[in-house]
Amino acid sequence: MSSENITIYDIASDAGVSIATVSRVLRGEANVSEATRKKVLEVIDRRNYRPSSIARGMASKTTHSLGIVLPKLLNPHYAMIFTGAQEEARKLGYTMSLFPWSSLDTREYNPAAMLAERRLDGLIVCVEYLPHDHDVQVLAALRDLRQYMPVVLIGCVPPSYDFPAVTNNSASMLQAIVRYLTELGHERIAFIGGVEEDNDPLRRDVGYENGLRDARLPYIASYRIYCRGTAEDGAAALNRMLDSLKPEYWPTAVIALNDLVAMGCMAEAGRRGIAIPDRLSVVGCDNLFCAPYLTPPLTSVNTHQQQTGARAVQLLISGEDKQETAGWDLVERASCARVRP
Amino acid sequence: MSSENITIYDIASDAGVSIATVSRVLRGEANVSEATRKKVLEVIDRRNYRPSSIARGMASKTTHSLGIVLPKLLNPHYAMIFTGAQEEARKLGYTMSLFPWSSLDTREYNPAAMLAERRLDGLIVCVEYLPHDHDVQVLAALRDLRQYMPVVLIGCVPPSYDFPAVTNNSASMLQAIVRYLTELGHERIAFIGGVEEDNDPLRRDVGYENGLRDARLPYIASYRIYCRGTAEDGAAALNRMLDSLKPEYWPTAVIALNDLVAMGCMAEAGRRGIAIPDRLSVVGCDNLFCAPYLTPPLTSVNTHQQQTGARAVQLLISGEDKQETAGWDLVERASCARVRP
DNA sequence: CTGAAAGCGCTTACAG
DNA sequence: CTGAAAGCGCTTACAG
Repeated sequence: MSSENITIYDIASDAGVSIATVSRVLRGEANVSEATRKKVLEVIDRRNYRPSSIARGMASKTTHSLGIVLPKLLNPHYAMIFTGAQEEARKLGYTMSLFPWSSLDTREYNPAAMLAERRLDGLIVCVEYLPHDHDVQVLAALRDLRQYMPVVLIGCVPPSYDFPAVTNNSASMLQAIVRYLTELGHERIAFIGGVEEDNDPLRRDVGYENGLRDARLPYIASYRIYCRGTAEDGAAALNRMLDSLKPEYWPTAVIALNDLVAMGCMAEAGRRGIAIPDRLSVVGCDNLFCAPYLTPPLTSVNTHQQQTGARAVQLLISGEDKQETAGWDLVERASCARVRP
Repeated sequence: MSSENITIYDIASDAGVSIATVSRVLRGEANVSEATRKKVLEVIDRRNYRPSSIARGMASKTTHSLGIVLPKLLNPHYAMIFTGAQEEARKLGYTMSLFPWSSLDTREYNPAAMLAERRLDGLIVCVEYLPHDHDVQVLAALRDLRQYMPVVLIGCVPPSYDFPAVTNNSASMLQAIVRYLTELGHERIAFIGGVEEDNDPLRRDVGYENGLRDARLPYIASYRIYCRGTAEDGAAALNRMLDSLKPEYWPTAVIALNDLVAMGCMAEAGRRGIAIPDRLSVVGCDNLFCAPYLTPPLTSVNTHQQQTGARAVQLLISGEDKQETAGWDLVERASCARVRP
């Protein structure tokens, strides 16, 4: 389609001025006479001219475009983060491009290179907990990237990462969820999902254990199942747990890594005829759009994803080098009930 | 963070060659002696050099980056399209950036400009049906964009749009859904969601009406409610419809614009104590990840979003100027049943 | 196989 | 208020 692209030279010659002058009106500078500004704008409009942002980037060394790398967009959780970031970016005059996490996956060839080559004005990276060996490689990739553009992190960011960040305090969240359940009388509380992580004080397992300790409940390893964050994995995990235990030891409540895992657990409970919440309470995390539409509606944690994304953009633009903690709140619905005597 | 950026000149002087030679090894050209190639690569590696894609774009007039504009990412339907497009793009060596639909919304100031300025190698635009007046403005924006880069369309593309496209044949889809329901004995079939569109032969309403005609059923205007594509809107629409009708005229089946609307309808039915599927069959569209986890699991149409996204990328890259139709298939679950006598 | 030079389309001091 | 000129960091003929 694109015929010969028209350039600032075309506009300048048509308007009978220099390209410097065209550039000035393009950038809305004040020191241009009203008459020439008008003439230039008229030519721009007539020829439907759009300055090339890439030439602009070349000359001014700034592109007004940010990037965000997200693990997987198919979980709406990440779509919410993206939306929040993107809207804030637009407000500040930037565009936001999305890159898949695999861009950072150092198990592939030279992964961060593509990102580094793009000379973005800044990059947000949403990190999840990773197995430790992989983790160190990702950290290396992040440091590499940082030579080329400011980077701010989002999500489960270990304190050992010296990056500005908006981090989840997953520990306090889990601890609060356990408290919520123990106040409903639950004593056998399972926790499903996630990876077996290293020694981060903010990670979920710490909160889970603290919550149990607060209520003077034993930590029962059989109630802690690690799995990936999909519904299928959640269902399989609960299935495994229940199969491995005599029914009188079955948990009366399960905390799921996220709403997808919670959905899987609910489905598995349904298959087994275990009524929710009568015989099993379930709490999810992320408060996905579908949580209110499940049966029963799912109690979940709103992790303020859009706000988190927006805040990360602000840190990126302002250049503040600080780590903030994202807020969250428990959204009570019908999937949890007082434990039956 | 970014200190002085290192350039091709640094590498050239370090390696004792010209920048042309560095450029050659960078682009993997064959005509470089093994010795100099090795030396250059060694310097590149040591200095951790990454060529600027924007300088590259400037010089070569190609950026290897594509864009896609999507109405709203919060509906996972669009996340699936994006994922399909993005993965295909990566396979072909391109990156894919996401832009919000509002970039094209001509009710805002000079909307497509930002897109045009980016000189992408190509753009995919996912269009939905729009009220007619707005529609003509979008078409104008698309034509404008096309001066700057190839554009392919996805979604509900009216044939009057002379763009390469992967379009939904929504008419045949709706017609098939109506047939499916009439074969289950349904005669009072409602259709909820969407906008009152103009005269596109592929639009859903045409299929709905054809389906009714095939079964020699009357078109009952009270069964056709227009609304936006959210769960809330779906619930409100069904609520309005039922309120407006004596119960003996209530539909026995409802076709929803998409799964979100279907979820809203299911929730509204639940509030009214209308059992699904015993007293109301529901079919959705898009086959979202949560469809199998609703109660009952929702019958929906798989619209092959990832494939559609991937195919659009192929059309973009190959430059083929053709309109293709996206495939789809009905995924039967438990939300539809034979009508009760 | 290698290098010197022009050029991509802008912005940005610097003069005037 | 306006213009001439250099420069951003690459690629691409063109010579050799």
